Amino acid sequence: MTIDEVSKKFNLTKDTLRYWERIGLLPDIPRNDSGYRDYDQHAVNWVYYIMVLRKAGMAIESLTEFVKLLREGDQTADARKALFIKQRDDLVEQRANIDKTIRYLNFKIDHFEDHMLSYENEKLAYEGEFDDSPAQTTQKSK
Amino acid sequence: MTIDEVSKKFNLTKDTLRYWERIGLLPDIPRNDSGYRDYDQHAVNWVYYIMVLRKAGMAIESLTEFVKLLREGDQTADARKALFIKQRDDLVEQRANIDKTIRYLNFKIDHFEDHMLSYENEKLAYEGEFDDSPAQTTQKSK
DNA sequence: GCTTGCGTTGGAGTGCAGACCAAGGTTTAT
DNA sequence: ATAAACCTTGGTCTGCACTCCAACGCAAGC
Repeated sequence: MTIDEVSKKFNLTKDTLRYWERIGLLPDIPRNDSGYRDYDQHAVNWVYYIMVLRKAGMAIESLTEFVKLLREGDQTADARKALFIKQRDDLVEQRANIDKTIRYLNFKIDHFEDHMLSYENEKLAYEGEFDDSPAQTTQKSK
Repeated sequence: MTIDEVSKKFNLTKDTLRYWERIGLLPDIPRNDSGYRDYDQHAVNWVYYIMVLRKAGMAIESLTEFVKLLREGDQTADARKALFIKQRDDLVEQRANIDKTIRYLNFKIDHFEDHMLSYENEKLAYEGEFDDSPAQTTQKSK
């Protein structure tokens, strides 16, 4: 497939495809006699694969790391699997954060009238619910 | 509280706090006689609030919009509530995407050996599972 | 009262993730 | 065989979200 076909298939710009390839997010794409990119099935799958993971918020860094390992061959299989597991775990954590925020927003939507009156509720509404709740620093009175 | 205290409390840089204020992510922070920022409870809650929503992936645009509406007063209450609802719905959608990716990663982790052998499985593993699956474009054979 | 270390603003710089452009080669259609 | 529509690379530009100065004011400790 040409770059144009791939870009249309996945609704990505050609620039994005070239960019991804340049920074190592994709393996080297095969070229035809004129030096034009000619995506084979392997390459097309990679594009889709990257697209999905990017869309799910996976860090580009992890993806390049993964592609790098893949290039290094079979002996990196364990490292790659570990990377997947880490990514999965990260996403699970991310989902938990989103869950908390959804609950918080639901609370605010339900109590919208109250909310208008007291900002102090902001914090109370999710304190103890959100992982990154600010450390209870010794709080100078002034 | 001083900017330093707030930045330590929330683990944000002072620059970030000033930046957020500058672009309208935070309401105007009260100043003391020397022009120093002196965060009151209201302001501190806002910082926390923005921090949480940002961390949950909420678009900055929506947050500035919200602060803008809040400045305009009580008559914008409906618009603000609508914004919350939209944000909640966005997050629900985002969570669904993450769920799909988690399932996909779990599949890949479970079938890691297979995966090493056939890239074609990439696509099969989640086609029909991911919303943005590529349109089945009429695919020129070459 | 002077140094040290805070704070202020305005402006410039950084890194990411592309988007855009120019100069040139290739393919297709007439 | 010439135009139109592709492709290539290399480079520059943009917008976001900070991040880091520079130049100055204020405040606390000695």
